[in-house]
Amino acid sequence: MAIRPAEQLIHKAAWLYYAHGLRQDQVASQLNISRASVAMYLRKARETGIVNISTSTQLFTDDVLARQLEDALELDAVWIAPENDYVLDPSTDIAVLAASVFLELVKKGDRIGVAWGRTVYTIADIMSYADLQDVTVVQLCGNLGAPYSYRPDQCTMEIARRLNAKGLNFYAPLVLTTELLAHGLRAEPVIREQLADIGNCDLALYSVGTVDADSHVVKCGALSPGEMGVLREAGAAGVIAGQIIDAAGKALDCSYNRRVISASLASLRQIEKRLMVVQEDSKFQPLLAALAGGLCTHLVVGASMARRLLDHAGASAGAKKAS
Amino acid sequence: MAIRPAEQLIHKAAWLYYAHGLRQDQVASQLNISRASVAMYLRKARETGIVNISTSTQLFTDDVLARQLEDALELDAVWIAPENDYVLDPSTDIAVLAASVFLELVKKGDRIGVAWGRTVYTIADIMSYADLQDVTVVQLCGNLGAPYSYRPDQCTMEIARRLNAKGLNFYAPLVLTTELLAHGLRAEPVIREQLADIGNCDLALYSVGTVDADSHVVKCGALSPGEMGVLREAGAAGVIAGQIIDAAGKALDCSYNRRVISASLASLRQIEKRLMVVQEDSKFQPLLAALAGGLCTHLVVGASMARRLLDHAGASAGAKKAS
DNA sequence: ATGCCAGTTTGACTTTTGTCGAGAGCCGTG
DNA sequence: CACGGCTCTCGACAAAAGTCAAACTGGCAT
Repeated sequence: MAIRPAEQLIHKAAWLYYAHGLRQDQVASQLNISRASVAMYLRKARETGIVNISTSTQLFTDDVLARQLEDALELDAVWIAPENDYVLDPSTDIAVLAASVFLELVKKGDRIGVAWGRTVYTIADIMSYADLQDVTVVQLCGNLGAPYSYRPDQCTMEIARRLNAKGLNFYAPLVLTTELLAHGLRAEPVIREQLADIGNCDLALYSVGTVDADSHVVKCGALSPGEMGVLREAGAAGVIAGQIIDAAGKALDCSYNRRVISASLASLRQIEKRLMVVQEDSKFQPLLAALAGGLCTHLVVGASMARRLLDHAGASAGAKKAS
Repeated sequence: MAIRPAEQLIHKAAWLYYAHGLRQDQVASQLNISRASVAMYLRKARETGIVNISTSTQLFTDDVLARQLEDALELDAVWIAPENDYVLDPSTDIAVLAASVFLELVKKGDRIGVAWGRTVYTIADIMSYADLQDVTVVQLCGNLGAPYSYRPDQCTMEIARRLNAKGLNFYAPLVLTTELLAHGLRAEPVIREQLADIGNCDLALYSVGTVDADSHVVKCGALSPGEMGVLREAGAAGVIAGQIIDAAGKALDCSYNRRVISASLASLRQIEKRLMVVQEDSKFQPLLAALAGGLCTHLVVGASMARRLLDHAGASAGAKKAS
């Protein structure tokens, strides 16, 4: 009775404390343990998602700016992280908000597609634990061969872990050296099935990448700065789930894209809720491309980015009217 | 700036405290108010459901007894409130558990049918606040003419209030004096539409009533003790949403039932999740009737009731096998 | 204008909670 | 069977959160 505290005790403690509203010392005496232990159990309970503390993100959608953006961009929902108000770490603020929004969007039984990148990993990292049963988290794109800090499989697994969900990884490299090989690999049953199933996801979480020399795909070695330059000349505007898109949000017709193992943009668009999170202001152009491509139905951005988007939408609407 | 603290401030405080994990004094300095105010805001935030603290009820389904009951009674899920373990108020324990289970079953956009009675009202009373948007709570049966402590409309509205949901009341008496009048009233568009829509609910919450002289329906004056006695002779076994059912869980063929304005048992059975909560051990026979009638898919009971149910199920299974 | 009321805010106080290092029981291993 | 290694547990202290009466605010009726 002393050795394995197990979930059982944690559960009971959490129950008495949070549901019945007892104080820790009362819980302790009920369970015949010390109050210190109770405190520890409660922390574990919070960490494992046995108790869920979530704050409504309504505040951020109530924002006038967010409403305007929803209308202007025809999105289902927009959340805007305030920036000047009370200064905290500027970009984690967006990630914290994104994590809350994400948790609010997830339902039991959902299948969730997750891409990769610093943004996604940051979100995973600060996401609070939850106890979603029957949730599956699937990886949207192939892995990186080289060890890199925010690997696709890491993103997927970390989020699955936080949610107490099943993680479904994808054991293929993100990009191959020849189109032929990529084609062959995509035809492999294991891979093909998983790719085919992506359209059945209920929710997708991704960010968008830049096509600069310090882009994510460059830093991780999938493309050299030179190659990226060429692609940029050819019309590359952003990166989604490892694929290069042009300003219209279509997959760029290039060798690189044909060598990538990832969810097709068409299958991404089949996903009902596509949550896009953008932290850096430098991702303005890539974000426009993603929006143009209909790759996003739910958006989390910072206030300054929101204003730029709105200005842009207003300007292009005005231009359209003028012409 | 001093007069209307509004939701805005409460929201921000809750956000900083719960989502960002700041301490109260940090929140206070961020918001330029005193820590005491922050503490107050946070309480309000919890009370209004801006933050949600919920404990997983998994513990209670993991219980071996619960599993056995699920199998024996062919129910989707069973939760059993422990009784001897750590002694608290015995019957509120069941209600607290029921409230948690209920909140766990509700999803956004759901339509919820709520019956009435002491049990239901107790659950409503201790239910923590939540911020479910797009949820509608509908009343399953007519109102009581006489003022009584746990009126159907009270139950409905209180639950709607806690959930921040829309409450849909039912402005008709529970029982009329003549069958003709009841028939006419049921044909009224307002009433008819609401009754017809009950089958579209996603979730129902009710208990079952006894058919004793101190039954709920007797105490509230819908039936006299004498009439109840007659009905009992005629095979009455329990009360569901104001209607008398027999041991097989069918509506008893009697004048009273024909004079009642309430959701038909058939429409109740159309509801996907039918959560039944039983506090008193004396409701054993009525509960059996309700179970026989398929009026319950999710069940919350106390441990002793659970054991009785299991014994009964085992015995009747044995009898069936023997015969 | 004035005084009252309802609601908010605050500082000071008490209670409750989080945390740390030490100790105790259990386990596989040498 | 003695030994670390491991995790769980506890007591005591420090930190944080809850509470209360008093002061303050603006609105409102007199």
